[in-house]
Amino acid sequence: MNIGQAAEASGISAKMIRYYESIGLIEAPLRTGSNYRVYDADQVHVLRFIKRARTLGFSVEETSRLLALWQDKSRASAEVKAVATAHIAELETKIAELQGMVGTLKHLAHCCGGDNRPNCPILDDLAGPNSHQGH
Amino acid sequence: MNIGQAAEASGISAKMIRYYESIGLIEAPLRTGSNYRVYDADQVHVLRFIKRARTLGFSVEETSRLLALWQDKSRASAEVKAVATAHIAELETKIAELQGMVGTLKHLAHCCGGDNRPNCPILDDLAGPNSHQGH
DNA sequence: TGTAGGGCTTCCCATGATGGTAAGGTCAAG
DNA sequence: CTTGACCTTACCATCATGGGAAGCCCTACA
Repeated sequence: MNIGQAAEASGISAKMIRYYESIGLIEAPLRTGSNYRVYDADQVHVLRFIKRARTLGFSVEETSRLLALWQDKSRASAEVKAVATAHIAELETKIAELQGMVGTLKHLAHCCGGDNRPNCPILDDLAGPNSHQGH
Repeated sequence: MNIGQAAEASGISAKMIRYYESIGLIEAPLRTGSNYRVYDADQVHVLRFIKRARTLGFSVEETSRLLALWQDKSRASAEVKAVATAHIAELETKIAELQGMVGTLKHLAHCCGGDNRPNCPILDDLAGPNSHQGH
């Protein structure tokens, strides 16, 4: 299996597969005589694991930890759960931030006429309390 | 006002103020004889506008558009509202993505014993349907 | 047998927004 | 006149990804 086929099978671009190899996330595969990377089913399986972890928002660093736990048959599931739980907390923090932004913006947009007149509460908010000038 | 004081007053680091200048988001301020940047109240006002926009999640690009609208006294509020509305949509898309991740992860974490045993539904999910090996 | 195309290789550059650091000039207070 | 805090530029790093160039390789087809 060439890198293109491994990319196809895993959903990770060839570019990123090479990158993951370069940073040590995955092991370097064997090469053909003409220096082409060759992947087998196990390696593609690892790639799909990575793809799934990335899709769930784990960073490459976190993915690396999960991969190590996956490959360590004697891990405690508590370790995995700890990584996942920490990640959930990060995501929820991020969501709360974004929701705060949306809340404010919706309020401002609601107050904005959205017509041909220049008067705009959105800009007034951005300009802050000393909203006297526009340069 | 030196850059440090402008940074203090605006909440934007001196580093970022120089960066914003380099990319043309803000105009280059006057310099003292010894080449120090000098800011006046108007320029700090612009910086605070930028800070607020960034805090609400607008990209520098979007902020630039908002800034131009702010400084164009004859803009139509509809234009501003359009930028804001588009941004709200982006944020909501992002939130939905993250919530999808959280939903999946919470389910998996719930199913995971989190004990000393190796059996772990989280890893099973990441490994996908062909979850036969761990290398 | 030659060639055209597509795939592979490496290497470098870019993104977006920010932080860090180093080497050097400047200013104010003591 | 020195010390320390500030300023200047220039470069590098982040994180994960894409783009492109230059050159090699393989296959299919005429």
